[in-house]
Amino acid sequence: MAKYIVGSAWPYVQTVPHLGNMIGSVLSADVYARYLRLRGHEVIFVSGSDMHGTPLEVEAMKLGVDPATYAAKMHEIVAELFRRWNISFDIYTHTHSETHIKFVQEFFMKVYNNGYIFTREDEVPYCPRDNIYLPDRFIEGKCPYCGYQRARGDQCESCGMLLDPKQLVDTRCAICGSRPEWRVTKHWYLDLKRLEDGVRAYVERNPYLQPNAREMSLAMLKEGLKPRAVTRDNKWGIPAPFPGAGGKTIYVWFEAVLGYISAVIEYFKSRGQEGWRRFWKDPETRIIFFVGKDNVPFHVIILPALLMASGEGYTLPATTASTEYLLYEGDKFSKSRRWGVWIDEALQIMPADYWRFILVYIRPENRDANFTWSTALEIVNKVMNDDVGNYVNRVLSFIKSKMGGTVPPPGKPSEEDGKFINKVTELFRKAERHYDAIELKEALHAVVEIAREGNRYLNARAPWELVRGDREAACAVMYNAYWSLKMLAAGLAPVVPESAQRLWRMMGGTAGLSWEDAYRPPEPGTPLGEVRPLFRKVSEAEIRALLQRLEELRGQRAAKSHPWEQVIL
RNA sequence: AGCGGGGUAGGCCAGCCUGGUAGGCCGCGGGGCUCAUAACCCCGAGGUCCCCGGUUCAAAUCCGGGCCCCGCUACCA
Repeated sequence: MAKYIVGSAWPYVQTVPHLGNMIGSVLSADVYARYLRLRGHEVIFVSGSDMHGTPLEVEAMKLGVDPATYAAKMHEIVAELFRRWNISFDIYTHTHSETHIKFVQEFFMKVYNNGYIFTREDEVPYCPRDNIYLPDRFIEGKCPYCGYQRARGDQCESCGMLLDPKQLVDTRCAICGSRPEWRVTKHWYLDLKRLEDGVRAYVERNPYLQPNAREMSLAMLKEGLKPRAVTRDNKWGIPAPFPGAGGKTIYVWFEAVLGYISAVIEYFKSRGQEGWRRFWKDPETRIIFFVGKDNVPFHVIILPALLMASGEGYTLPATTASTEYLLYEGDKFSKSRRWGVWIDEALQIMPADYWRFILVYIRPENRDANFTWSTALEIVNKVMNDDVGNYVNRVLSFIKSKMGGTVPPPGKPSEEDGKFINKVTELFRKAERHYDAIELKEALHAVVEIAREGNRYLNARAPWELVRGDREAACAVMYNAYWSLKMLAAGLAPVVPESAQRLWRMMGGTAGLSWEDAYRPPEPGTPLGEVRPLFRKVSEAEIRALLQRLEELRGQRAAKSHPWEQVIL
């Protein structure tokens, strides 16, 4: 048994997350956390809403509401949606919590006192009408390369060139369109250069980092780490604690990642102890983050750098499990183009377990994956329902109707029966290896193979014939088949927790399901529970109707002025 | 531009690290079974493994070059 901190990237709650956000961080982390608990490890699974920063501030300003109100409302909604998706957070907090703010300020003072912070003056665009400093994305103008009129300060969407906002011609504030002025402002920088050796050693010596995270990070290290501004001139954020930094806030990225620590502290507050040290200060603790590939630098470079700079002896993260992107019908998810499905809408269409199964089944582990309705239906109907659900039903209803509804004795197993158990055990072990390696998609595929193997086994052994002549042989087959369901239930539990629990009850399981127990032979005589189909099919016509209703709901919600009223609960 | 990932049957994907008769699922054609949710199982058709060159007895796999797709590039969070 080991100690784990599982963290999923903190969702920015300006909007509700979409399916791609879900599989990239929160859902993947949940599956892994559930797996670890099933194995009997001590796990704290943490995340929270990322609340600060200019985009949210601007959005709130447009609506004429206080950013704190906006963020708090969205936080509640997102937290509720995660509950409905059965995300098993031990704590889901947010970055505007007292604990977090205090922790971040103290943390940065340590970094400051250790000499890793220096100041520099920058010239940045400022909109006098909105009374706000403009991040690169919030300044528009003519692209100096292609002449595109609506190029943004970070990149021209037309020609793809990366830009510095100073290069733009005829600049405008993206919020109100007025002309920004350039103001000189002082900022506090993290001296990443001085932390580079430590970070490089961390990345190079880390055996657990996944290839895409490692490559991206090494590429950055090769170029050399550049100092990064820790402060911003935003109003909506955590006040920078540095001497003379009145009016400045900490850049969201530098504080949100510290949430992994502050959330654990907060978790232990209600448990009345300094227990958080047992996790964050113990080098044996395995700390694992789940992020989309865009998030790699902050978790693999910045956070470890900050932890080192603090000099507080925090345990460095074991690995960051990053995914590629999920596309929706071949294109990137886009809120503005209404392209995709958001996690509130999804639950109007299918139960959480169905979505969880689909998303893990296509999890973008090696390359971008594509969500399409036709594959989604195929996975639900052919894989989850026919292969898995129907296999379960074949076994359990046979035992119900032909064997008195209790787990039969092992009978007299033939060579073929022994081979079957070896085969499914091997598949279960394969699933275990993949779960251990955080290859969740591969793990689920191996679990599905157990059901496929079971279906082949039943067809080959035909217990419905054996039961008429050789009852002992029939018992052996069904005993083995039942055993395979134990592995199936355990293997499925991290992905479809509700369904696995239901399966376990149908099997007559009383004590909690555990991973190790699946390797052990079943107890003959165990009475089955009530047997009902585990899953059901979803027809194309049904989906079409649901999508149409969703369109109507979207239309109604779009008329509402506040984003939290647009969420479909 | 730099960096990363990818290009394998009509569709989706595994195999590539550790060369050796090209695999799985869906779809299609045929058959079987009746325990099961019109489910399940078997057989079959279908491939220039992106292109060119090299190494090798042997290349989807290793090396070099090229083409195409996707993503990232640190002020989007």
